[in-house]
Amino acid sequence: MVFSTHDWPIDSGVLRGESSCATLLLQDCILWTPRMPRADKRDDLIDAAIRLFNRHGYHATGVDRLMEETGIAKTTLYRHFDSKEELIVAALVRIDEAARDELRAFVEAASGDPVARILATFGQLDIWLRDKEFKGCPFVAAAAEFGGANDPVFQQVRLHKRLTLAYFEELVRAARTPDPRRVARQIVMLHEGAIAFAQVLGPDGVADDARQAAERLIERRPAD
Amino acid sequence: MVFSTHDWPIDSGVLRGESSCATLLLQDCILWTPRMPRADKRDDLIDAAIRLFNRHGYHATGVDRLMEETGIAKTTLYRHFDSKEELIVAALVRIDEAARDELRAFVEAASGDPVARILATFGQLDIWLRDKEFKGCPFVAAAAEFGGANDPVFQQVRLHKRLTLAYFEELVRAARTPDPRRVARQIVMLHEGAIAFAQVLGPDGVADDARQAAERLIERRPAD
DNA sequence: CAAGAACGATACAGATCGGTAGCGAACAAC
DNA sequence: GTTGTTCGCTACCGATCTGTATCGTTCTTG
Repeated sequence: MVFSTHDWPIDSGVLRGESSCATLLLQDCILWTPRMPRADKRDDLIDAAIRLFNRHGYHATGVDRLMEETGIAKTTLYRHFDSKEELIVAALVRIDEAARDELRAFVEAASGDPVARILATFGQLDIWLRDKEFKGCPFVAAAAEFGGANDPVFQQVRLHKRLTLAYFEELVRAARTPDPRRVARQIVMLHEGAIAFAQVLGPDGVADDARQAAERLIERRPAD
Repeated sequence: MVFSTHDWPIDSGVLRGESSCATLLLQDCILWTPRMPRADKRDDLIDAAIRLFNRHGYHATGVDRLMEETGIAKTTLYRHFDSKEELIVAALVRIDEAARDELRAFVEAASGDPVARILATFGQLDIWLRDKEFKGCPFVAAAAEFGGANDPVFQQVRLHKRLTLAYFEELVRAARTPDPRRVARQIVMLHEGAIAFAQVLGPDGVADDARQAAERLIERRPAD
């Protein structure tokens, strides 16, 4: 390890197939200076790792494939990361931050109505599910490929899910819904379920169905 | 390939950590006859494959690990299956049949009330989520590790999800719920979401929350 | 300009990957 | 009992895996 953690810029849209800001800057600057500062290498590696891991899985993606994709030497990779596992964790950290930032941005852009803010999350979900690079939840895939509860990869997955769940609980509490913890868990389940569903059967109507289901869970019933 | 497909006995409980009938018979008969008929070898291979693929993932499980686990020689494996991919597909086929049979059995055992039959599926889900060998949906994991829509593994995954969805739609139609196709999709999403949720955050209360959410989706509203 | 860090290229290590060849032993069916 | 098949065992193939060693070059910084 060379750099302290969390010194890279947060990049939204990583989950979708967009090239990151760092990559775009690289494209502009490559004529200005043939050698770029060190942080960009690490950024490029993580970006390519996210793309390839998402496309082919974690074990199926060898470091050699990463070299071909980025043009970065293998020695450089292992100067930034002690192991492939560390790169995987770094990729998950970036995806976590990007996904939660984007979710937050989508919610903030929605109307002030707390219920509408919750339902807006399914709008972001719909965009993601329809992305051509979408291939299921990278965290669920990582949890499936990596084992025990002590595994660093699995711990990062759990952290992401806990943070996401906490955010949804915050949204549900703002809507003054009864039993907010349970409803938040149910809405997260709808998100996860929609992701798995779309991964196998395609994205059409999936986010809409999930949103309508969430609407039913939030709405007040006369019995209450 | 030596045997025609679908000539092995359907084994319920494969998703849970139970040893299969074939394995138990082997334990008893090994003193009676040192050489067992051929179908058992294939059964044992598929059973061990299901166990190991579920535990460590598909790419991470090498055929050598399968040999250690079963004591079967590698040549025997490749006499039954042309490739590892074919073994993976065979494993998915068996899981599919076992899971859908078990689901059906759970529903039949429930009361005749169509709504209660739907909610009974979450009882089976709860048992599975609490199993010590539970590690997420093997089909979602396979879809994540194997790529394109033309991949045989992915096609088997899609077939399973389609059949499962069709069965749920059948259950929902029996309940005379409005918009049965959508409700069936939503209930399947709740199942998938509960699986992913429990995979990362643990099984406690997950199936209950999902069932309660399904209840809300099924119940008639005064507005309708 | 000089010192030090980062990088690329190559080559390699040791292990494991999926898959095959050849052989003898143990079974099944006739 | 003979014939044909299935099995286990061993050894092997070429490819790929993660990770390292070495060295010359290039950028950055002072």
